[in-house]
Amino acid sequence: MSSMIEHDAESALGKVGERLSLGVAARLSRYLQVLTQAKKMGKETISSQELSDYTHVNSTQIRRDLSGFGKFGKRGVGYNVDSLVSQIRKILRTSGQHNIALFGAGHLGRAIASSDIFADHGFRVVAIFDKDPAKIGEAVGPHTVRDTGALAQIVEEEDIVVGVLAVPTAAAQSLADDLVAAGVKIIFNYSEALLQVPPEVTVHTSSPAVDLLYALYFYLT
Amino acid sequence: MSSMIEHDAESALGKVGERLSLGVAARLSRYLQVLTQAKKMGKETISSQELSDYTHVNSTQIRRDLSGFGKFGKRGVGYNVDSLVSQIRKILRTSGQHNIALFGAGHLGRAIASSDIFADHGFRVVAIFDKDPAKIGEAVGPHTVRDTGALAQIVEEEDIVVGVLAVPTAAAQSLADDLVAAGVKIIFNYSEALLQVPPEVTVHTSSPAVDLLYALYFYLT
DNA sequence: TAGATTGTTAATCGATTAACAATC
DNA sequence: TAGATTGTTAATCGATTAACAATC
Repeated sequence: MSSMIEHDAESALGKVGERLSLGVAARLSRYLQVLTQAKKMGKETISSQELSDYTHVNSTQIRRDLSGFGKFGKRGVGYNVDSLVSQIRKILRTSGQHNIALFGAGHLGRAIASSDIFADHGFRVVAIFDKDPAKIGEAVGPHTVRDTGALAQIVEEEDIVVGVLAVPTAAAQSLADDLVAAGVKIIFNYSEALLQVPPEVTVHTSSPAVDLLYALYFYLT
Repeated sequence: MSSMIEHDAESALGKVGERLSLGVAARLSRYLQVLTQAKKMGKETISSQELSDYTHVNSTQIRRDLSGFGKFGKRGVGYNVDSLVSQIRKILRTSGQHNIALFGAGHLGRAIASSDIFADHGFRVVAIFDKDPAKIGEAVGPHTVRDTGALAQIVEEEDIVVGVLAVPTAAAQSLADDLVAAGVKIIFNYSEALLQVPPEVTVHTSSPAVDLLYALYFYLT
């Protein structure tokens, strides 16, 4: 239990050194997405109510999440979009550039490679791989499709921290194994495969159908 | 407040008629995704621990979620995959077929149209639209790309309940307006646009970058 | 039977919300 | 100043978890 003095010091320092709870980290990431887009649209300030409309997070919850790290808002005005973006990046410690390896040069892989959605948050696709010999050597944007044989070397050279699997379900596990062997700790899985990985590796499986089922439930009831 | 008798009746009936809480509905949807894939892989039973490994939901939480609706498991064995799938579908009331209209015949649209991920959960793409006159009339799988002019009519004829936007950010709001006008109540947004819709319409914005930021935070700390 | 796993309890923890003074 | 919106409190609600008897 914190004494009063420790608690005050904590607030002043913005809880430096403490790990965020799962919920707070997830919500801050979502605020960041909306803020990034609001910035693109030329918005200079945003209120907790506006953030709430776009994220479906209660506005009190948003103010509470933010006020735990400092007084970022201006009463009667709202939050400065630019400065809130950098504050949240600082809190999440994801201000830098992070390199991605993309697997699969089909429709989905090409859609990801050409999207702004990762680039806007500091993620950069630095290599695209495919198994299909016919696709190796092809250009996808600024990249040339490579064979997975070079994976381990490229992970090290390019400091790759995330592997994105945009491949058929049947191919996913074997690539996941390769990524684990190469030392990658975060795997983003767009296939339906249930990937088996060691405990120190995080798999996130994209699930648009799950999100849709969930939305549908509240529509039907 | 429920009396003891009402409470017992509730349990016996599996809380029929009660709306699930947001959290329960979200988790049941995720269990369903894993179960569907487990079924494809020929798995006949699954334990709460295995479900936990794949969904990152605590195994006690899973047993608790399920036992609220009936005794679906067998002690010492686990849950029958097939029967659990149909039980959860019944609870979520999403057993039927649900029709989707897809917007955008680019790489992302084609990836979605050819994916099993929606089909496995009872969602069927029944129409693909694009603005680009060059793409209209082209075949995408079994579909022909159509002009959005016919939208309102097709929504009615085909009983479309979900609109999926796989279009550039700049085109998304205008299509969302068209969908709202046509009476569609669920919009799935793959663009980065912050869509403005009436309160009775649900927008879900896909956010792989948000998920990635979140995963990265726990990797970096 | 022995081992495994469910169903359920009881206790704790964090999320959520309404309300409102502070203040831009 | 008047209106708007933050920062914060206090109270409630639901999620989470460990533990374990029941039982397949």
